[in-house]
Amino acid sequence: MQTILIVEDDKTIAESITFILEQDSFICKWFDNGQGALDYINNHEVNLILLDVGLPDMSGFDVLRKVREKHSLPVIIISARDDESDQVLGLEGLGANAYVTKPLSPRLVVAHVRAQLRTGQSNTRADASKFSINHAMQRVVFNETELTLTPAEFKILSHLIKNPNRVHSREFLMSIIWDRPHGSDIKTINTHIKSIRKRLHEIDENSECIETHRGIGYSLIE
Amino acid sequence: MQTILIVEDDKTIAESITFILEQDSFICKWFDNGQGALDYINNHEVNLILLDVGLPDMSGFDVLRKVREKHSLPVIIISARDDESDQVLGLEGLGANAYVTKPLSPRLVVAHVRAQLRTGQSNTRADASKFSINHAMQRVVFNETELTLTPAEFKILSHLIKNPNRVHSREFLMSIIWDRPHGSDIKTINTHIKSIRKRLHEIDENSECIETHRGIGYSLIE
DNA sequence: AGTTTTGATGAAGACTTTATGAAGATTGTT
DNA sequence: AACAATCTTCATAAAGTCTTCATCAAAACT
Repeated sequence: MQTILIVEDDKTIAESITFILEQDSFICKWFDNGQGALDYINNHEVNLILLDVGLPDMSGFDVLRKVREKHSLPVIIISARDDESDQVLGLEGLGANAYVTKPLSPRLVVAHVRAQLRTGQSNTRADASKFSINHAMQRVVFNETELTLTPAEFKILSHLIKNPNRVHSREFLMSIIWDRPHGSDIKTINTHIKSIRKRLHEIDENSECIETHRGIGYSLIE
Repeated sequence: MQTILIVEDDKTIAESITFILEQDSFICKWFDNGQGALDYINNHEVNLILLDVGLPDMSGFDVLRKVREKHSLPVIIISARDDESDQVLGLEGLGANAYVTKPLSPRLVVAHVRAQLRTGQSNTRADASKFSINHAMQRVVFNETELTLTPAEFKILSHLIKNPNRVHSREFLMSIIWDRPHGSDIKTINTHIKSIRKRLHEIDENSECIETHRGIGYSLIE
C-alpha cells in the first residue's frame, strides 16, 4: 500500500487528484502548506510527493531542497503555466522526477504517479544488495548467511530491506511491530536496532548497514 | 551437479542469469512459459526453480501451486516491483522460499541460489530424506523404522515432511487436522507436536527435527 | 569549552509464548 | 453401556522476547 503526499494549496485540485488516486488504491495525504508536509514526511512513510511550487508559506523550491536532505523518494512538481521557466528548471536540478503544469488533467497526474512508482524510481530501490528475505522461515539472508531473528527484529529489518536508503522514524517502526497502538516507549526501537546490528556484525564485522539519523530515525544503506 | 530451472519470459534476463550460474557450475534449463517448466519438473530431477510471476501462459501463482502439489524444492520468486503486494504475499503463503525484484542483479540471484541450496537440502522429491510417508498405512518411516501415529499426528507430520524447511503456523496446522473450522484451542497443536517429538525421540534420541519458531509456528528440518 | 540533547550499551525484570504432565471430554467399538 | 484410544483443555514450569532503566558516549548548541 503506497502513500502519496499532495502538497497543494488549492483544495479543489487536491481533492480531484485524491479522488482518482484513491481509486487506484493509493493512500493520499493532503497538505496545503510546506511545513506541515515536511513534518509529516519526517515521521511517516511516504512513497511519492506531488508538490505545487506556489505554496503560501514557502516555495516548492525550499520544500524540495529540505526533502532531498534526507529522502530520495520521487517528487512530481506541479507548476502554474507561467512558472515554467527558470524556477522549474531549478527544481529539476534539485532532484524532481517529473513535472506537470496547470491546468491539471487528473488522469495525467495518475499516469505520472504510476510511471514513477512502477519504474522502481524510488530512486535507489533496486533490491540488488547483500540482503534477501526468506519469508518462509522468517529469516534474512545476509552475505549468503541465514540470520535467525526474533519476530520484532524480523519485522523491522525486512521493512528496512524493502525500503532501503530512506529514513524511517521510530514511531513508524513501532507501528510495524504492533498492529494496534501500544503504549511502549519509543526508545525500544533503539534496543531492537542494537540487537539487529549485533547479529549483522556476527556475519560481517565491518558492515555498517544501518545508519542512525539523529533526531529522525534509522535507514538501511545498500 | 545441481540443476536449476529458470522460468522467465524475458530472454535477456534468463540468459544473463544462466551465464552466471553456469560459471558456478550449475546446470540451467530455461523455459519461457509455465507449462513447459511443469512438464520438465515432473520428469526430471530439478534442484531449484527461479520463477517469474509474470508469465505468458499462466501466473507464477499457478505454477508454484502445481509444483507444490508434488515437490518441495526451493523456489525463488522473481517479481516486477509493482507485483510486490498481494500476489507476492500469496506466493509466499504457498511456499516460495525467497523472492527478488526486478531489475535483477545477477550476482544477487546467485547469492540467493547458493543460500537456498546450502541451507536447504538440496534436492528433492518430497520424500527424499530420513523420512518417508506411507499414506496407505497412515504411517511414517523415520530412519528406516516405522512409526505408528494417531490420525492427527499423521496429518501434521506428513504435512511437515512434504513441506520441510519452512514455518507453518498453528492456525494452518489446525486447518490440516480439521477440514472445516473447528473451535478448538490453537494450543492443541503444541500437544500434538509434543507427542510427535516424543515418538521421534524413541527412534533417535538426538534428533531435533521439529523446530519451534516463537510467535510463528513450527518447521521440520531435513 | 561547557551544557544539553540524543543515541548506544548492557543488564534487570516484566511479559509472552511454549513445553510438559495430567486430567477431562470426545469418539468409536464391542 | 463400558472400554479404549484419541483429542482437547488446564495448570504450572520453563524458555525466549520485549521493554525499561541507568549509565556512558557522541553530537549539537551556546
